[in-house]
Amino acid sequence: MLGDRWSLLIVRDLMVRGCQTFRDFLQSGEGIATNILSDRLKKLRAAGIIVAETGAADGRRVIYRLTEKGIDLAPAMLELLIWGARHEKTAAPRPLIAWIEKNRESVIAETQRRWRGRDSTPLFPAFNRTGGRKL
Amino acid sequence: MLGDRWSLLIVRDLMVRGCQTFRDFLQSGEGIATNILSDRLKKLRAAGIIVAETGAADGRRVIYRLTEKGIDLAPAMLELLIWGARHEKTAAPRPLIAWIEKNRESVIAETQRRWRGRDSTPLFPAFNRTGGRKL
DNA sequence: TAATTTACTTGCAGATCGCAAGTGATCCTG
DNA sequence: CAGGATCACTTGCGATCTGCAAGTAAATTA
Repeated sequence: MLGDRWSLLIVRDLMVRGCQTFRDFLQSGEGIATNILSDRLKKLRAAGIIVAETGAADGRRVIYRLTEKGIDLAPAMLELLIWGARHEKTAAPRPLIAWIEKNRESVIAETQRRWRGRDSTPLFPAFNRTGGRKL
Repeated sequence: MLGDRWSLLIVRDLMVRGCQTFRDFLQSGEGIATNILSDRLKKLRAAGIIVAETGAADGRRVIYRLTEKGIDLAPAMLELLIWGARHEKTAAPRPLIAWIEKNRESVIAETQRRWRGRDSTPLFPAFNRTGGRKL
């Protein structure tokens, strides 16, 4: 299930980017197609990694959220993020990455705290090359 | 590059299963096709994650090995392994997983030590559902 | 009530996947 | 030394997936 680029990005964006809705993912700057996004969200739900809730304020909106199983991916996602920052071209600020490397457990704990508190404030800013520019 | 199921499996098998050759991967029990394996090995080389050396004892054989960049994936791979053992059906023995969870840093250090020493002894046995049965 | 927004679905061309058969280089055996 | 076996692939092709662009239905907004 996770050996799929788009699924990984969706989980990451839910976890650290503050994405919650279909539109949030579309506008994350990664260029995912609507049919693929829809398909992956469906599969991640079926795999029990995310849940979908209809927005209370707006019946059109679906709010996606990681499950317990999904948030358990935090350590792996963090390590992949660190690896990516070290080895791939990325806009991630060096001091931020250095800090994360030194404070792995704190970052994981904070990720889990925000998840439990339904706090969708991004843990990190969008720092992929195209991210954040289209807002 | 790693948002690809087969690439992840190749890196994992190099890292912890003692796989080194094309045939090792084919017989790992995952069912990868020869054209896909060839393609992924090529891409992982191009990405600088693995290197290929012609076998000294046998000119036909190619020995694959993780690079520095590749072995840096150990923490992420370990976390994914732990997550998979917790959340997916797996033949991994529970006590082994519990031990790994308690000794993450030791396991990572041992993985890196074996890599540096070109020691391809598997860190873990093949415990996916079909693994190890075809040998 | 019409326009807009949200989350999708659809059709289709191009790309990828995986099966089975095949190739060339190298090694082994009689 | 020739034939058979092994190793790492390549090829052709049908099936499946991807991504583009246009479209749909439900809900909201002006």
